[in-house]
Amino acid sequence: MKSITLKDVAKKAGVGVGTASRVLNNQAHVSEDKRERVLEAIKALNYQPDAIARSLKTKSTHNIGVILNDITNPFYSELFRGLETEAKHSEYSIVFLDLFLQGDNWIDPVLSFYRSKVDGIVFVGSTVTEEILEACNNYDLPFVYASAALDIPKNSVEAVYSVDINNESAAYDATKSLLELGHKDIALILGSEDDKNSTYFRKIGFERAMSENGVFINEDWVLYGQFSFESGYDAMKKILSSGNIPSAVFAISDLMAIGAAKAIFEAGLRIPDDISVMGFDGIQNSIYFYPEISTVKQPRYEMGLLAARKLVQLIQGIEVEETQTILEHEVILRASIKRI
Amino acid sequence: MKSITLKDVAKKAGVGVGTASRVLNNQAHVSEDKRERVLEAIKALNYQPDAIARSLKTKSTHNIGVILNDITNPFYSELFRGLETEAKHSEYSIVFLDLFLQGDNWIDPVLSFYRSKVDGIVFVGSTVTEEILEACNNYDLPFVYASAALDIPKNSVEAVYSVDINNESAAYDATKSLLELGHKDIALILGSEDDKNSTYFRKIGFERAMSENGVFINEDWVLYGQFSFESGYDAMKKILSSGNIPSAVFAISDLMAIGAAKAIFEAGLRIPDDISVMGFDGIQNSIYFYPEISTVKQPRYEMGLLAARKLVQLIQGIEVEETQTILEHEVILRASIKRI
DNA sequence: CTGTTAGCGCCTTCAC
DNA sequence: GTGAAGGCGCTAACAG
Repeated sequence: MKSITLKDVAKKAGVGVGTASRVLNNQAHVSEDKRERVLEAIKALNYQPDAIARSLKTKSTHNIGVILNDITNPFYSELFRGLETEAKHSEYSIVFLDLFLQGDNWIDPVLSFYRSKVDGIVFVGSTVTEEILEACNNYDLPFVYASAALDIPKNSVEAVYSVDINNESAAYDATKSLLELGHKDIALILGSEDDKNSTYFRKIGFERAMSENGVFINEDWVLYGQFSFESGYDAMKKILSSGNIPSAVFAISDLMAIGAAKAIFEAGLRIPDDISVMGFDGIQNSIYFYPEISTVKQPRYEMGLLAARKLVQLIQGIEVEETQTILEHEVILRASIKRI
Repeated sequence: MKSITLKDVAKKAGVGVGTASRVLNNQAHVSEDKRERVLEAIKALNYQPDAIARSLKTKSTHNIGVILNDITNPFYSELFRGLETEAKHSEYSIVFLDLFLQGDNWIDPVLSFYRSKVDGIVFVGSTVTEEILEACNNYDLPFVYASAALDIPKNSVEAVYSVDINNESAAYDATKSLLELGHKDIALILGSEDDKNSTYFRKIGFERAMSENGVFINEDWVLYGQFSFESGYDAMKKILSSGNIPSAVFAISDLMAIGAAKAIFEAGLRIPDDISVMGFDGIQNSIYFYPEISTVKQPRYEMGLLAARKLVQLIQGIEVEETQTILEHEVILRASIKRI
């Protein structure tokens, strides 16, 4: 079935392709009657403009690339929804790439996106390195980071567009809530040790809250995980096997908190009677658990939304109000925590 | 920065663009020395072929469209991983569209994909209607269904490529496990009433197992939900408030099973001591819960993988061995179930 | 206002 | 084996 082109439309409407193109793109300088005739022809022929040909000419595909590490992680899938919503709203399609396929290599995807001609990229949850910066600049690809860290020289930082929360103060607030409820023996389960963003800043926030309140940090109770359920479970096991048990655990991801909770139950202890549990992220899973897990909610959806919006603005050359946006977090206390 | 083209490469190598194109596409009829010179030039100039221009000529973008209802649903995100893996393997990019943005309209996306010129579409978890069939044929878009139902005339069915499990026998097996463990008072929480696939067939499987074993089905204990956590919770509440309680609940999604479990706990009952719980899907969440929820595992990853593979074969005109593929399910008994 | 024309970068005959 | 030339469908610049 031969596809119909603008030329066909023009012929049918009895005008030149130029005119047809003009009405198609809603441009001025077309007489009313011709415009109508073209519109009619378009409808009659059920004409669909060829995006490829248009792209070739305009150098823009109206596709944006999104890359993140594991869509299976609820935190990311919920953030992704925000991205989708805004993309759709601005009439961009999303080309999706999951990093779990590349073994944490964030450079190849840039090349891959460049080849498939996306108009820009959103990086979710990675660390911004100079390499990436360079690659994107090289290929002239605008990009935005969401929920990400900056591991680049200070002077380049301000040039990188991003959306995130203030991890330090979020962890500070969560810890403070625990302290205010009378907890002093608090265990901390972190992400991976070389994570320069979440883990690094949340640890600092935790420490600040503790020291400001003159509470001692038991280093045996500070463990590193991988943000995953399993790692939370393992970390908690280790803590419990150490003999003396904390009155509360703060895990910096809900998945780890849930893993920890399971380990607590398996040890025959109760939540929150014996140990209180605090998570981080605010994903749905935290209320799926029984008892519901307390958490620090990140505005994931909004994060995705804003990241996409910024990218679209960058692509379209619209001025972006804010280079780095910090969104509000919220400590949510639920049944998993008791007052001492 | 001006992008470099094949012409530049040809000039640098001292050959015609035709020859350059030939070596680029690994075609024969090029002398060895010229081939090498072109290759050198490509490397020296760091030439990257322009996918758009190529697409315009070849009428193929190497993009495949994937559409599903809610990537936030763990079942789909895990299935999606399989799709990604195979797509990447075959060097296709994934253009992603989430139905929650369109309010369960499965037709617009087809048009949207047609416009953005994908080479084919994978539909995940929907119902195949004649409308969709027609739209895809109209636009000459090959497509494959994963985890989907067929709501079309019997004679068209065999022409639709799909990957799924046998829902009837999966539910039958799950129910039978429950029966074998001595349960007779079994409640059933289904998906939505107009779901022609999972809900319909799993209900039949449940009924067959019950009647084959001469066990009475209490219709007050057969409720419809939406596959979601909340709907499982609500359904269980209703069951519990009816006065007499079942010895087991079978929910046809893990999320509903977890919601039901929560309602059970809130009512002051224990799992599995008072009520046993069986889910369906085999998503990670089922082991995140305490106690771990028994389930019927669907090979989600493989489902995605095979669906993508079939689509690629269709696109490339390779013969597809099987039109409809039925994958194996597996009943997994865990702590949420006790023997009576 | 409007029709014609020249490419966008690539692939593919087509003669040589 | 190889270079030149003609489009793919569209937009934009250029004469009218």
